[in-house]
Amino acid sequence: MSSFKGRYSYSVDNKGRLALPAKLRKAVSAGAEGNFVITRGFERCLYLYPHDEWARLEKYVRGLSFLDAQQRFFGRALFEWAADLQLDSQSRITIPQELLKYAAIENEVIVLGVIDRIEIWSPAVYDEYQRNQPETYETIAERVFKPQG
Amino acid sequence: MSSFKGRYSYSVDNKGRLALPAKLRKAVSAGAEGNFVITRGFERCLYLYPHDEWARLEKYVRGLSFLDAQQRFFGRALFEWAADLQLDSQSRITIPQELLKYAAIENEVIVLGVIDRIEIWSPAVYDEYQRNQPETYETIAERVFKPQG
DNA sequence: CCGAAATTCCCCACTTTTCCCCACACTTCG
DNA sequence: CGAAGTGTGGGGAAAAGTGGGGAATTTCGG
Repeated sequence: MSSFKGRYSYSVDNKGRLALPAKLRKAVSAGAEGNFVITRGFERCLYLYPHDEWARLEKYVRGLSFLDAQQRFFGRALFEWAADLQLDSQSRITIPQELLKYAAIENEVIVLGVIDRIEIWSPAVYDEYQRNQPETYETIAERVFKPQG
Repeated sequence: MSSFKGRYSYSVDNKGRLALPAKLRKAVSAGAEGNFVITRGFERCLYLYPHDEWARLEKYVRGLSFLDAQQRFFGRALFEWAADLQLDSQSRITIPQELLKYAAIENEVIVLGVIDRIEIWSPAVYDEYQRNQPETYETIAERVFKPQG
């Protein structure tokens, strides 16, 4: 089971590539190295899941009935934005254009390790999010910045 | 076991041919490469199943109660319009005319990977489908992204 | 039963995108 | 102070996406 923590400022080049922080890379559980799934997250950020963590979601969705209209919509909405990613030889991921656009990411990004996932933010969006949600930020920070949790 | 994800914008040429996105092609499980079944889906889209997933579906439909009206409808819609397809040497499928007509597909299509199947939509139909949904991506994602979801 | 028209299928060609490799500056650590 | 590892950028080969021509097969009228 992977466990991510920390905040990092990184840049995305004009090909949409982002180097994964070394500390996060090393926190990926054995057996899922190099294989990730990226998708839309809440509050206009992106979620990056190591492959084993994503498998948990997929197993759940597979169990849904496709005779139910709402559950069909559910599966489509979830998987429409998901993409498999592998690290290249420089330990980078290439983020799909639609997702960069959704998250309003231009060049600079904030990368957060949040328990079982990695979040990728536009600095401007994250700034605004923090201003509007001070309590939530404190809660998150408490969990993330615990000494060697 | 195949696992499809992602959204792709592709074109159908005037011969009814559609190139299958490479990422979806690679997600087809070993043993079912190149063999598909296409049929009518719900909400005026088309379902494309790799051969192994179709076999699973067929087994599932066999177990359905024929006393239930919705399940009878489902079985008929699925099998009445089903057709075997093979990839040509350029990794394309040729979609039967009556299915193109059913899905109101002209030239451009949206291809969705939804777990065990591939969906093919007219962009206009998919647009309207999304607009008519009461739920948003956020409310849906809330249910699955929770730890131990 | 035969031949012309239409359809299907296979192959080839072009354009664009993706991916892989190399290069280099800066940081960290011994 | 040097070496190994990290963060950033770009160029070129390979693959993916798209379109069209022509041979083989089928269809249908005569």
